[in-house]
Amino acid sequence: MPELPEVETVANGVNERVRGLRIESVWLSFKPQTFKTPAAEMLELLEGRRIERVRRVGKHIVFDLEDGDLEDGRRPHSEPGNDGKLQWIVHLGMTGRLLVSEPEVPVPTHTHAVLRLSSGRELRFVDARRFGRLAIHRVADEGEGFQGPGQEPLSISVQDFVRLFRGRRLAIKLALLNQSLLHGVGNIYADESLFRAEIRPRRMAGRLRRAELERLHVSIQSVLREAIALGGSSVSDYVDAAGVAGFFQLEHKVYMRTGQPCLVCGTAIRKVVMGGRSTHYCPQCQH
DNA sequence: ATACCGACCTGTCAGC
DNA sequence: TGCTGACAGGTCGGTA
Repeated sequence: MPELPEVETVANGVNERVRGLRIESVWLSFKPQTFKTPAAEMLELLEGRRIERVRRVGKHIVFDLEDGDLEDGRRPHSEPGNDGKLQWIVHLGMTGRLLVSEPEVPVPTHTHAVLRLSSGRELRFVDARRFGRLAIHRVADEGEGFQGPGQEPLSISVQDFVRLFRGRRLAIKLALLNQSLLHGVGNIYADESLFRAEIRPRRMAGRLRRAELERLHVSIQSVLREAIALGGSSVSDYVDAAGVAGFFQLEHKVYMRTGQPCLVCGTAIRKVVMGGRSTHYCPQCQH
């Protein structure tokens, strides 16, 4: 499902609804693949913590956690050797959702985590295909916390962006999907950015001219910012923390428009497969 | 370093 | 109506 704009929308929505709340109790599905940190350990570490805030890093949602106070003022997790700061890391995979719901709302099928919060509401992680992942990240002393694998597309400078692709002997489309270079761009926004920058997806990353990379840098940032402003793209089932769909799919110029006329020149949009992913482009506008 | 493939999963939709 | 196959926003690991 989700790329940077969708993850950002979810993270912001969840943050507004859960920031400052205490995690009173936790239920987990114990499906092993979902839990990068073993579920029993995660359960133990989450219960009683307070959620300081929720934000996006790449395609990951990061919950900064604090020790939660018990009624008698003791701190349940401050035993020796267990006092580092923790983060709860959520990756939505293809179909993952984070929903903040009233407890009366029936729990959807494929729910893998339920956090009962001090507001009385529940934070639910629902993921039909189970490509999503949950983990606890322990913040090293004086560390910055979870950083993600690559650089942030919204804040990377042109110089760093250009440097990222220097000497890379792979197609620019595949380079954009490589999360250890830039993190957050997925299949939709790779195609849409390349269209805006008028670059063919098969062009070799290391052979792009500086002017082309500069166009791509601008295109990626503008596409992502516009998509965030519209709440992301809802192609089939993506929804935000309140269960509301996004609208950026209405702005797609090439993604899922195979055979339809290019909105700039009228040429039929072409679809090819690259790295096992559908890739859409205009053979006239993109060079 | 890169390319390509299958694997991991369920749901949906087109075609027969 | 029901079955089959293709495909879907993502990543990982193996083998060239």
